[in-house]
Amino acid sequence: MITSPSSADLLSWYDIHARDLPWRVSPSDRGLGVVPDPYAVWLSEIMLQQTTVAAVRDYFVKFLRLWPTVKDLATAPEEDVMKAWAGLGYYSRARNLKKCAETIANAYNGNFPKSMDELLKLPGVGPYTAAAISTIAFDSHAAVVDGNVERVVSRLYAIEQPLPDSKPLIKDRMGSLTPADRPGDFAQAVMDLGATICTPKRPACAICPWMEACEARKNGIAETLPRKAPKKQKPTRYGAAFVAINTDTGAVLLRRRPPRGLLGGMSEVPGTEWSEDFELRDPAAHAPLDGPWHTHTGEVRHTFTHFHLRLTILSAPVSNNAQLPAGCWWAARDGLEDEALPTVMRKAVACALGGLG
DNA sequence: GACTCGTGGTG
DNA sequence: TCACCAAGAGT
Repeated sequence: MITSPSSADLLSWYDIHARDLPWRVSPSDRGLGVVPDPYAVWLSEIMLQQTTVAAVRDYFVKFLRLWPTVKDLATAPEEDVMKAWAGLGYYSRARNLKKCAETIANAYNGNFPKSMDELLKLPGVGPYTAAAISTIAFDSHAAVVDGNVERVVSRLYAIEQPLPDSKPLIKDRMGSLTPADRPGDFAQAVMDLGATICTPKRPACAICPWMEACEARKNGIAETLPRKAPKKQKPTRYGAAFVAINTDTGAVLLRRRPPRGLLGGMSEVPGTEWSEDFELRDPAAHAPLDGPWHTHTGEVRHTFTHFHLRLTILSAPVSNNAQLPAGCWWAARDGLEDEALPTVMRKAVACALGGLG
């Protein structure tokens, strides 16, 4: 006797257990005819790319308060968008967000297109996000495949072929599972299931609405799926960062990083290159300007996607009259919160200003 | 396909 | 401490 998974079972579970998220129309409201704002759906989906719900929540609320419509975002200075995005990571998302908003505002008069074809052309919108906007905002029958869906579907059908080779099969299965009625809620239900029940480690199979149908649970291999190729270990890079402190105002010297690449377009304190074989016998010799540079005890450790970083932090009092290196400016101490400083640079500033050596 | 691209939580 | 992972996309 084979029990096949039923979308109705999952939707019944979702009607009770759906997470309360600021960008989501609850299943009960949806049943009353409330329609999602495509702008909010798009904004949330971009923010949620490789980013946890907990990290996104406050940023989403802030963005919607600053720019309530896509046209507001389209006319905002990119600088302001980068500042608001600071700390959320993957900064090319913020640049593409701004570009996409301009496209929607100018070429589409502020209305998001409904076809997958057109959605996929938008900057920052790939296969997942196009399907998510299509099904969540417009309730179309599009199969979303994110990390949650990969895990849930891999287990449901005991797919032992490793990712990413199994992705087409997973997409096909997800498409077959998706009901004609409430496809948007179904997509969100699978993702909620993956986030709260069918978790990567120690899945709560005992309370899963798909317990009876799950092949991996039956075979006792749920926790081992989905299979993935082992990841390469991260190398460690070393460098130094220089926190110049204005003797008259207390301001900190900042500069802009190049527009593309790592932390592209974000602000930083001046520093050396980050290199794997960098040996800082005399880091002060690399300082961007003269000063009584003091090396702080300890170091800033930060991990990026593909390498670890260890930064030696130096600081020095610098006269307001000093000749500044090209592209640098003084950033007021009480305005640092609003600068486009990525987290690693906030750590560097905190190390220098916070004492600790 | 293989890289690049951030950050914070978790076990 | 550390690897893993999270509503992936661009090159």
